[in-house]
Amino acid sequence: MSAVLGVTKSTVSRALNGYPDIAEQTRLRVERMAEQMGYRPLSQAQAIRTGQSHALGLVLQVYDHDAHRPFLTEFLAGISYVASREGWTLTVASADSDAATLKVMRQLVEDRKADGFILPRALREDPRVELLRNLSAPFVIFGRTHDDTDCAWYDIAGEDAMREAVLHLADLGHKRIGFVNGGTRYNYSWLREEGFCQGMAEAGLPVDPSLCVPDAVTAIAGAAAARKLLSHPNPPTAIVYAVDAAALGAWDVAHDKGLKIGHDLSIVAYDGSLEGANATPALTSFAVNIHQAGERLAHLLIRRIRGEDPSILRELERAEFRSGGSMGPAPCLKTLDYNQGERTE
Amino acid sequence: MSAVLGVTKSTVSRALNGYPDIAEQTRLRVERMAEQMGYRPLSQAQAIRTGQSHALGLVLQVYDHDAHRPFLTEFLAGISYVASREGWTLTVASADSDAATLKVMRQLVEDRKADGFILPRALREDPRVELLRNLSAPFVIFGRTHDDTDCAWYDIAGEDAMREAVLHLADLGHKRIGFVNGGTRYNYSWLREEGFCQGMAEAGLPVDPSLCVPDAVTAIAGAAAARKLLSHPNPPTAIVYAVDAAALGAWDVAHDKGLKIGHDLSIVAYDGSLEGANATPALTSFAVNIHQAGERLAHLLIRRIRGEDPSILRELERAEFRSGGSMGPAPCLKTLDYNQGERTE
DNA sequence: TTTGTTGCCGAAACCGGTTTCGTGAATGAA
DNA sequence: TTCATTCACGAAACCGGTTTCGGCAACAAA
Repeated sequence: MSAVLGVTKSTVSRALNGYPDIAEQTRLRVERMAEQMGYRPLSQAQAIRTGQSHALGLVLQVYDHDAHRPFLTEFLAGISYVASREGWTLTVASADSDAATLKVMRQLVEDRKADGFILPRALREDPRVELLRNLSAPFVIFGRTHDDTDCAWYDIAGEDAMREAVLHLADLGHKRIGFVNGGTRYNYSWLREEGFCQGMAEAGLPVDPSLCVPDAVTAIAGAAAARKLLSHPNPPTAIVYAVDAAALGAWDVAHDKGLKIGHDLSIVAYDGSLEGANATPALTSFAVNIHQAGERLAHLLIRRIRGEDPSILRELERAEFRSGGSMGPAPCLKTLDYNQGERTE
Repeated sequence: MSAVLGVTKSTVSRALNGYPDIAEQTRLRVERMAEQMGYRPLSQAQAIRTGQSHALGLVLQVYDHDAHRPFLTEFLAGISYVASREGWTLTVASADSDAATLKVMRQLVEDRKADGFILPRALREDPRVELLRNLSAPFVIFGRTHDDTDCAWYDIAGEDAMREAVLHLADLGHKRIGFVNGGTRYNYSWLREEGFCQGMAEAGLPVDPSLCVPDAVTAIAGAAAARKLLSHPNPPTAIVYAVDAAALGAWDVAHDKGLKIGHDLSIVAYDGSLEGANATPALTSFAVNIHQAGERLAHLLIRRIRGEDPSILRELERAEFRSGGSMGPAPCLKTLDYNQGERTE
């Protein structure tokens, strides 16, 4: 490379790295030749001097048996798409406990296997954030955390979705609306609950605490929640679930009770999962573009590693409403205005 | 490190790498001190001299919309578990076409981002194998390929599972058994068909080509296959599916036709998916331990990279039979022996 | 005692880059 | 014309290891 051009390797290096003391003409010459020869500096060689390996880190938390699993391929594809476009790679590790996650991340930083991290599934108080702050290693969170000082993040406004879900249901005449939240330790569940409450307030409906169930992320838990809500003396005509996977648990329960979903009982959830779309009737949900999330996160992390300020590296995207048969008008009521949704059937 | 011990870095390096010209006593001294100080040589520094970065490569084929997706977390966890135990890391990339896969792999090799590859979803004729042979880059296949000369691989004996499935069904009195195969381009579908045929032969049953449907890996395709088989003038009383996801397509079809699965129609499949286990009735299937697969593949690949001969780096595991309600005795027949399974209902 | 061996380790080159430092040439001001 | 800058680049040190080479000491054989 340098031999072909008759310049030293220092000139090549500085030309490609945008040093100011290289003549514009020389820079172009070098860049063109690099392009032509397909020259890419070996990142390992760069790494031993610069300390940067051009690798994004992602530690999968295997114990996190939550909804994002089926999305993983999409997510990884999104990340690695942007990463490889920018000449970066993705280093994946896994851990089976919170402690293991921290240990693995620390090791990846010490060994310079990752220049920064994407943190999926933000907790309300996230120990990973604390660790990375201490190591002063760059990171970007998928989701928001309680104290996001110095945090870059990308998130999807689940709270808006929950709010809209309520307003849709209210438009359809529902007065008693239940809420089944997701995992308590995750920050998103706080936000989604807020959104639900705000929607209720805007619709002029009271939030009945006995119609709110926390911590359901699986079909099993979702079914238990549905059973509880439907055995309420004054049961809801609609249930908003914070998580698709949990919502699908309501199908069997409704069937057992002889309730027709979308008719006697409306369900709206969040995630836009394939399973929801394939259910009969299809689950009305808010779809999350997980490929895009991966792309944006990779993009933000690279900028963060390059030194940009975290306060400008924050993006909030909206989920896309996807209507399915699981949401319908409120069933007939004895009286429309004063009796809040007692089922006549 | 070397300063503390009063030896040069060359001695340290040779001691840790097992060179013969280091006194045993010195080697122990160095090893102990390394352990004590938590010293791990920077792999990037090693890489520029040795050319090895201690990273395993995995290129996800996003366009491969097949059954392995839900398994991905498990798979990655298995790989990275062994990798990190051995001091290796996992580099993940993705590609959206065969051509892109090859391009990405070539680039990873050139940039020394991966010392070798795990190839998921072996095709019967796999271009990745050809590429890596040409690049003389080590690899290990998840699954077998047609010509496995110089190939290390790990696979699960799907053919045995299919054979057993048939024998189980035959034991239950089924005479007319349909077969719905997986993706034609994948090698596993050839093997599973062989297994099916062998099982039929052992059971003394003829294979009726009009009861065999190829190329179904999704619920949609599986449903279409079921519809086709059930509208046969002399329909099967049982269907063996090569893939769980496709098998689940039969549920709706059976429901539409008024057939009770496990009663009027038996279904056996392969994968041991969660969705199958959660179906009602539960899908009888052969479970694959995907975490273990990841572990073994990582192990084999590391040994392959270290130079071991591919012919000894091959492992064939068995799938685990998991009984569910979807398999039952053959429905009553007009005559047991001579009429092959004409339904009386 | 001299002359090979052999065992063990230090010195130094090397890997492929980055970065510091210094310097010749071109430029501008006096 | 002369001197001070500035520009643009080469030379060389450096990053943290690996690997080659050479040499000292101990030991055996002559």
